[in-house]
Amino acid sequence: MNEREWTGEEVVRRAELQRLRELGIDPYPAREFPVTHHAADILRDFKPENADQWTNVAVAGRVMNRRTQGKAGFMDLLDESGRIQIYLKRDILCPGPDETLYKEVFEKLTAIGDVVGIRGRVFVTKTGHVTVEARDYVFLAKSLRPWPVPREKDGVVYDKFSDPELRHRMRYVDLVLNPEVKERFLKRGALVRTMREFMLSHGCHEVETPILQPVYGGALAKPFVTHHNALDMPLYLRIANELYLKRLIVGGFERVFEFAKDFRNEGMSRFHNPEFTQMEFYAAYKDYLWMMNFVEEMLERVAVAVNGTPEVPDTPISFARPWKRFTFFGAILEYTAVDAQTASDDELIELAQRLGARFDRRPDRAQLWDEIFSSAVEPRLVNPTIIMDYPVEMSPLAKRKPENPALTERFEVVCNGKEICNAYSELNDPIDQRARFAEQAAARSAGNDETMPLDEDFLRALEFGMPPTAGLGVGIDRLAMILTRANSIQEVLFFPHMRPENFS
RNA sequence: GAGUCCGUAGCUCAGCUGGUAGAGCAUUUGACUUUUAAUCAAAUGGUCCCGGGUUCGAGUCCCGGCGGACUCACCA
Repeated sequence: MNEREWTGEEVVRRAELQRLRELGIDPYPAREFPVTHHAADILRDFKPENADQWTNVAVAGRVMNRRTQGKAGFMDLLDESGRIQIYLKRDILCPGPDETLYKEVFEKLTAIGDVVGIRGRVFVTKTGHVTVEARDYVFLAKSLRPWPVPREKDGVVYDKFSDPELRHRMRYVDLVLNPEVKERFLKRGALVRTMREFMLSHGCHEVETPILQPVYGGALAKPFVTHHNALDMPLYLRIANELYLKRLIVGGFERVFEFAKDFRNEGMSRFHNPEFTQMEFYAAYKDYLWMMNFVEEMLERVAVAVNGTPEVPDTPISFARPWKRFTFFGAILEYTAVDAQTASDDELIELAQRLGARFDRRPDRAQLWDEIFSSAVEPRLVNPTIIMDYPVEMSPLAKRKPENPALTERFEVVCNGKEICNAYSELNDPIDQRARFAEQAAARSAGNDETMPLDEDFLRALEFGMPPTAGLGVGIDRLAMILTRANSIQEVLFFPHMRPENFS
């Protein structure tokens, strides 16, 4: 094994480890340490008048600070709930002649980052701090790396562990040292939990569908490709699970959903990670108008679960119903005073260029509309806003509007200038669907490399007959970013994708 | 991909118009039996991201590379 050279502090910690073993203390014991209380429980519930009920507590956690003072000392212990102070007095920890536990194990061999267990009684110090007085001291795990612990006084934090690269590469350190980071991930958990409970309470079945797919589909994106050895064939990591969930609707499930990791082989930015999470949901016998109301209710509830209120704190964003609704062309008209539906190609090109667009070759109308919408409309939509009735060219899986076949029954929810939901009355006409795939194939041969390949089995399923269905996709990462005011997707992913680290 | 900025001790950072490396914390040793950014005294700690160039001399200036941050454009 090719281990790197140790720093001075690491040499010290390994010597401490060795010394613990010489003293007969296992630095990584196998037996459980039966914890009776968490730090937050003690701080919340302890009262000096019933101190007699607090004479035998057991706490465990990571040593975050040590203040020794000769024959007594203090430590701060961090567990999942928070910090608690420990008081270690030599004469209590070592009542007999052997002072090793205090003089060596605590004073010399314990370092910041070590995990220890304490048994003792709770009391309040002169300075008013609820503290556990240690009667017993158990080593639970020796830390061999120095921890970059910040210091804090009067609410000001010094030497904060703030380098984004180090924080993301060593999230385990980040989570220990930066409580607000842990808080954000707890909020993401509340988001997912609330959404799942909402779905389940509406009669939806949670399902799992393939991640490795022989044909990718359900979105317009470049896939990751891998290879199955036994079958000697390429497989794609899914870019969406839409086509599989619709197969389940054909199969008789009326409401299915999946929290799905999807994978797209595209650029990375503060809004894009190669793998990301979508919640996709399909409801038979419903349409996109029903889905709009469903999404409004669901996201309002999620926002309340995360922040206690539909307003996102310190932002102008509110998820309170009802949300503003525009048609796609209505929104363009509102923000550019141009009727993009009837305007000529040249007028659209002129408008797009005025908005800052540059084109390598002559764009088609769908590209122009998309360009105009994303530069003139999207950035202006701060509160959640429903945009509906997209042009059919931009929506190969959505049902056409009966009164205008150039438009589809599709809506997106745009919030904080970004799309967070995408929904349709799903196309269930197998003949139309086959034609849309053919258009995609034509676009592919014309040079567009983000098109949908034809999925013959999916078409077969539609030919067996799919009930009219409303479908929805929610971008969980982006929703988490908005609800926790994160300015980068990396802040809402425990382990965002990064360049490989060079350990040599 | 384009532009701007950054890379110095384990961590957070200073280092002027080029003159040979600094602080706080962490670590080590000692003192201290209710402290809390504990305090006090002392000590250790550096491939100044890498490579080349200019120069008597480069952490500092120039070129190239690597890594990162931010802003902008595109897919969720």
